Amino acid sequence: MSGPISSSAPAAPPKRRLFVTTALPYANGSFHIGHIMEYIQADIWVRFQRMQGHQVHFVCADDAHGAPIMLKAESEGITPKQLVNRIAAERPKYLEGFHIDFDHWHSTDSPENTELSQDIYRRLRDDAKLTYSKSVEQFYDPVKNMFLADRYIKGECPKCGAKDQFGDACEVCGAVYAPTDLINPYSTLSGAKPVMKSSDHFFFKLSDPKCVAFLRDWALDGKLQPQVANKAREWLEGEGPDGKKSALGDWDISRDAPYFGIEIPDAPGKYFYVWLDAPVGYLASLKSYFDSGKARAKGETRSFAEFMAAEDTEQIHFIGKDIIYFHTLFWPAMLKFAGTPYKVPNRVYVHGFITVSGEKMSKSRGTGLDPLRYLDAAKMNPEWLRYYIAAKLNANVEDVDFNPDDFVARVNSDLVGKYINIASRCAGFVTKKFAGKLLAAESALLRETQSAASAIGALYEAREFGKALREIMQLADGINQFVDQAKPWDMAKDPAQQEALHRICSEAINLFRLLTIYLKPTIPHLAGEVASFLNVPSLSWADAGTLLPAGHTIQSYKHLMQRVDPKQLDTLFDMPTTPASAATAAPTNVPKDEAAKKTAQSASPADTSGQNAHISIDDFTKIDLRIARIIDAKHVEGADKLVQLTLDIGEVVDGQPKPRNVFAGIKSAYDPAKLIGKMTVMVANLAPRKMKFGLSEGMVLAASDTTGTSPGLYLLEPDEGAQPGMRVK
RNA sequence: GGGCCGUUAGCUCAGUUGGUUAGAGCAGAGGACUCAUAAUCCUUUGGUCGUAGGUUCAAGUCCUACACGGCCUACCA
Repeated sequence: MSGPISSSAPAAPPKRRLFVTTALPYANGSFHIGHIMEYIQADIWVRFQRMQGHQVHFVCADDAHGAPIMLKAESEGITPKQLVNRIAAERPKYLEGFHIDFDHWHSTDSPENTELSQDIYRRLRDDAKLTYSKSVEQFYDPVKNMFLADRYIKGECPKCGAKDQFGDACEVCGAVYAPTDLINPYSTLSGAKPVMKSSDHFFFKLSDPKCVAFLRDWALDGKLQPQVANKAREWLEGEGPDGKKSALGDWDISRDAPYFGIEIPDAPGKYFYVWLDAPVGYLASLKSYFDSGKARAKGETRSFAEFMAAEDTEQIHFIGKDIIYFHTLFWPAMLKFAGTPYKVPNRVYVHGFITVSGEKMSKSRGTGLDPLRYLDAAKMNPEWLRYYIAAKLNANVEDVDFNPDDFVARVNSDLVGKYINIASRCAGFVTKKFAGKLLAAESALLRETQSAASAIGALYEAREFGKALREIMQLADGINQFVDQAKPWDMAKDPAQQEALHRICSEAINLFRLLTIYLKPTIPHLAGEVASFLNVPSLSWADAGTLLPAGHTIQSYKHLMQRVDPKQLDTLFDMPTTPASAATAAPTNVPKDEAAKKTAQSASPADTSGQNAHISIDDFTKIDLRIARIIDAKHVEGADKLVQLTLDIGEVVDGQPKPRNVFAGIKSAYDPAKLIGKMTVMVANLAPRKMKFGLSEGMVLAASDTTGTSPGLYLLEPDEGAQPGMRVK
């Protein structure tokens, strides 16, 4: 007979119909830890909803369009589709690796997206009358024959004359200006001098009173997180410093050919700006999921159109704080005025960024925490990361820091020391003494633990995962105390107390089962293993209302989760730390990210401004300069400037010398054969950089005249006697 | 330049509508125990709540300035 059923369990609430998405990742690169964090957050929430018996369609897609992808593909000599396909092919490894359970993954470069984007546009144009076109003057690259977004234009600061400044502000003197103010502007794509050229652009009339009125209703009615609503209010009701109303501007939604994107109906040569069709990708993915029959296979009986039109469908987007603007203004406005069957989002859940040891990660230079390295090289358990991230997440738009020491402490003491320990310390008695059979269990502690279900559930629902896990761990503490007080190990030695022992252990196993239910959204895979150990079917949230019946037999205990070995974190972070383009080699003209304008070029050694302020000695000591012996050097097949160097800097791994592989842009000045045996200086702690020809694990130092007036490139060489591995300072 | 968010013990974080001696987990110290992968249990050290002012009978909690960190935006979003 099962134990007490929680009497407070109300009749099952109506099933929710949820359509949940995460932000579409831009398909010009692999996932980084920031993506994974967002997916983990959404996945935990989705799993919780499913455990409640609600219906969830959880989809995502590659954001495939836009100039950066077009240009990147071009630079690699492939088509944009090939590039996107290549990136897409590596997605499953990450998603499966971290147990992220999307129902469907699609692409914005798809027939569904084309159809939906064009349909929405036509409705906005013809029914809502919210689009118009006007002529726009813009820089144009006469060599590449394309219009240039601001981030592809550089020039001299009109105020201080600093070179190579972007079109919006000078990094040297801080002046602010328009791209057209730049002196001697040039295209970063071709180097050509851009010319002004006009072209008709299409606009979405966000400033239209009905649009503004709608958005004020939609965004400020309390559905958004307070911080996000603040932001939206600023945009919607903001006043400039002069008391000037800074009304919403209209949105330029077109781009001229050549552009990798979706054609605008009735406008040859015009394409939708990538941010127009990107969010539509949410719907496209859902449509593809329905049309392909996958939704039906999961029990959905309706069609895509029926589902979208249904009153009770809840549309929920998980996004990062950098794209609030698009998701709280354009996207709801587009959907609202496109009309039925499109519906506006019910919720937009915004999270902060993830930092690693307090340092913000950069999309373009690697993060220090590579998800694949986490899984493969470091062989770390994905559920450690899920647990750790969950433990630090709340419903606010706050950044989350991955701190290695904290990670080890949290996972080892919470997950293994507290939670797993309960099963580990009691299961042996049940198996050895009672053939795995349980007694009926009943106690105040059990009832208390069962009744925690609703509070913990509410925290999951509110995305207060950190608080939920704290609650659960507090329960685990109480359970360990209970076991400690009961002292089953003493009972085991006393023949008169065998039944008490049996009862205590049965109770502990039941308590462990309850904790497992509560932890399941966060650590689903482990929860599955626990279910096998307990010999029960998959656990749902409602199962917290019941207990294992008397006579239930559990499997013998096999250890469920390893502790984190701090060495694994060394592998994750320290190994070949270094990206590095060698000297002048790294091609930097490849745009990084549609959203990130100019993240990370500032640390580039190619900085020629020469006007840097002083740095501290600490800054200098961050650079690990080492003497290196060139043990091999060879031409790189297909590279114009690179020489592949094998450098001995005295590193030894597992007793074997571990030379560094470095690509250096010194082909113009050195014959590889003559380099072998030479000593030089390398930067040993640059983050490794993936280059077209392989991974470069450092940078060698060479002198050259950056103004280009005197030619030549001169590799640094230490005085005689210096040995490989010596520190240079 | 404008704006938003954050700054609480070594670390990670809680701190309700301002109200008695500011809390938790982890780490540290001492002790107990041995069922469990040195796990667990008990006790305990540790904070001028970023800085400086202000409002108040009373401020971590409200106001102002500043510092630091992060983000958005600067008439293309």
